[in-house]
Amino acid sequence: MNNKNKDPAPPRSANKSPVTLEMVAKLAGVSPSTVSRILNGTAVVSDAKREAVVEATKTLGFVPNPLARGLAGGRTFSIGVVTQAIDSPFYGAALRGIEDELDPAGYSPLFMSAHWDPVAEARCLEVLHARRVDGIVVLMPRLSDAALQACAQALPVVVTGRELRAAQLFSLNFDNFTGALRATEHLLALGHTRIAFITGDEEHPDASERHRGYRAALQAAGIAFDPQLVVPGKYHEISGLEAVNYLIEKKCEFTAIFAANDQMAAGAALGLFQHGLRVPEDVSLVGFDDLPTSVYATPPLSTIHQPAYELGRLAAASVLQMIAGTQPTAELPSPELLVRGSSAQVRSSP
Amino acid sequence: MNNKNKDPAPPRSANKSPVTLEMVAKLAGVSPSTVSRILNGTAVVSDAKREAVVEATKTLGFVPNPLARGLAGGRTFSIGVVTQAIDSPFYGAALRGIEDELDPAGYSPLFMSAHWDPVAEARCLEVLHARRVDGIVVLMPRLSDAALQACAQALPVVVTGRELRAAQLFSLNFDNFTGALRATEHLLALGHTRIAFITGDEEHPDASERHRGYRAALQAAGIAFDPQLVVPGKYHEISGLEAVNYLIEKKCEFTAIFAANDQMAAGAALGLFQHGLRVPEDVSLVGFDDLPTSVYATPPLSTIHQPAYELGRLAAASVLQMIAGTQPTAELPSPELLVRGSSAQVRSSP
DNA sequence: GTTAAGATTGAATGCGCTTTCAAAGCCACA
DNA sequence: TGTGGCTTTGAAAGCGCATTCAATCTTAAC
Repeated sequence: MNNKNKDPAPPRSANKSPVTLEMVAKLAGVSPSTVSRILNGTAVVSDAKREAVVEATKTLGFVPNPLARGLAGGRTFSIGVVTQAIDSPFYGAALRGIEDELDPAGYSPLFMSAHWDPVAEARCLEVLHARRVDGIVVLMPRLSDAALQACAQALPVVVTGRELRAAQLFSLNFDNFTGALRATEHLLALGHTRIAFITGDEEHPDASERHRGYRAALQAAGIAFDPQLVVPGKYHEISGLEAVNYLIEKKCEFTAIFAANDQMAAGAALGLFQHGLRVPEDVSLVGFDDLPTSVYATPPLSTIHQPAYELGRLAAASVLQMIAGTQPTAELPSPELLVRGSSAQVRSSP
Repeated sequence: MNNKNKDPAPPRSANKSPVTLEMVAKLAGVSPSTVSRILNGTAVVSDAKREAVVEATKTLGFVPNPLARGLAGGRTFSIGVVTQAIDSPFYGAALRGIEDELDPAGYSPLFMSAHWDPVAEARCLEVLHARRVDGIVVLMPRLSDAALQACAQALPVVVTGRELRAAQLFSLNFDNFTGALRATEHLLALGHTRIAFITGDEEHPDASERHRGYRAALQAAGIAFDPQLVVPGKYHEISGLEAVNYLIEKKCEFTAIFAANDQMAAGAALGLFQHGLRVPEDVSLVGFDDLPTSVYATPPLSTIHQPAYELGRLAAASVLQMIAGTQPTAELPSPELLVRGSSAQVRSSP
């Protein structure tokens, strides 16, 4: 027997658990109301009855039916989470953070992907609402502020990547501007003056903030902004690759590239590789996000750390607070530059 | 006004939708039963009433309450999905496949992560069961066959990465053996004879299958198996890095590395890079899985394509079929070798 | 023109739980 | 001993929907 798998739980009555609150009540010799009260801590119950109920619950293996609870009580102990892509490396960490925070509180997340489509996002919100979730977290919404505010009238909502506060609405925003500023400053400090910038999809506010940070750093360093060096991207790897091809085709001179996210930086790295340019010897490369994979790139990517996991935890903690009636106060940590192997002093002689 | 965000849906009564089936019935001048029947297609209804109901539904903006439906009807139109890590690059694609398949069918996935822990996995199953999902998909379970079979007594279950069939149990298994065989054959065909193998966590059946495929290919080529060349790994990037360090430290001679998954291949690539070894000039590298990021590695990683997205779709389609009473027949595509830039002819002179 | 079989429909019941509402039990006070 | 105020508990009324059962209306066959 090489099978190490031991069932952690006893076989149990593999069937459905038709054990109802009522059966527990009968066994314990109390009324259903009392069982419910104990279950929810809604009222004081004498110790004798409480013990009887706890025991009955155990021997019967009673598990309350969430559907019935939701129907009767209005609360479902589930939180709707709208993400843009469940398979995105960036969102993944955030989702895990949400899971980790919700689980010990007895809440379950309900994930839905909106695919950066405002229409799909609105649909997600509707479905979640219909499913009677107790609160909603929207990661980097594409919907208008007004739509989000409207949603927040019905239940507690936490959004990330936007500055937006109201009665039942809380937002968690990362300082993309400063992050991009730091990244660019880093490159400048290494002596680079011809720094190409691959933008994100400028429809996202975070993308334009990063763009702004890039320009602010240049300006502070007294370096004239050259529009030629800014190549539009879409946050996907392919954008980075195409951007490099474009820059080289146009014979733009540059000694460094700052990509608005790590995925495009990866694409850019491949583009440089295909053109025989070495990182960082020929071109320095800096990304943004600090994806889990970036530290294993060759060479490891210098980047701005974005606390995705923390973001998830804080967002989840915040909805929970709002549900409990408290005003959340969470704040995201400041951007942090991680210098790894992809950025180096500019070559003195080209 | 630079704001391109147009709300896709009309403002709606931002509040909860206290519109019930009963209200629709009243407006349409029929009984609640009839509305229900139309909603579920449970019985034939005269066209006149049907139209009246449809219209009433529209004007009222009625959305049936899933909780009530679940309580009364027993079906919740939700599928429990147990994944091992929601932020894993491999599982991500599968989850998206599940989402894409479930959505048009009107079902919602309920994701839960078990973190490769059988105890946690059992808990996930219980929670899902308590939430009255209509079916369950378990991606690469760590639980015993018996536990899974027990679970399948209560509701339809689809598992991946295992060979397991029963009344309400269906399995979808990828041919890891052949995949590993192909990968190794590829390296052999390039003239490599000293091929290191970084294993996955051998507790996973897929890991041992890949190991078996590696050895089978060597044997078929008449190359003696050298245990020195097999380094244990855990499927994480760091394992690949450590494996390379180990091999070099031990002064093992090798001209190629086959890593049991892409994540370890990425780690191995970094290890080689740190030791000044070039891929593929000095060492050829082949992975397994074909993660989305692998094509953007420098150089792009040769690997065995694993159809994670398809896997998700098929798994979801299969539960749906079982729920509908049909026996699923889905099958996964065969392993496919993708030759990219990380593998090349062995150097004639070292 | 009548009756049996079939097609539509509505009333009523219940899914399992929460939550009033009121009854019953308790205390201290006068 | 009696009364008011507070606490513990149970009965009952839903939450919004599916579904069974019986009633009503058609249709077809005699």
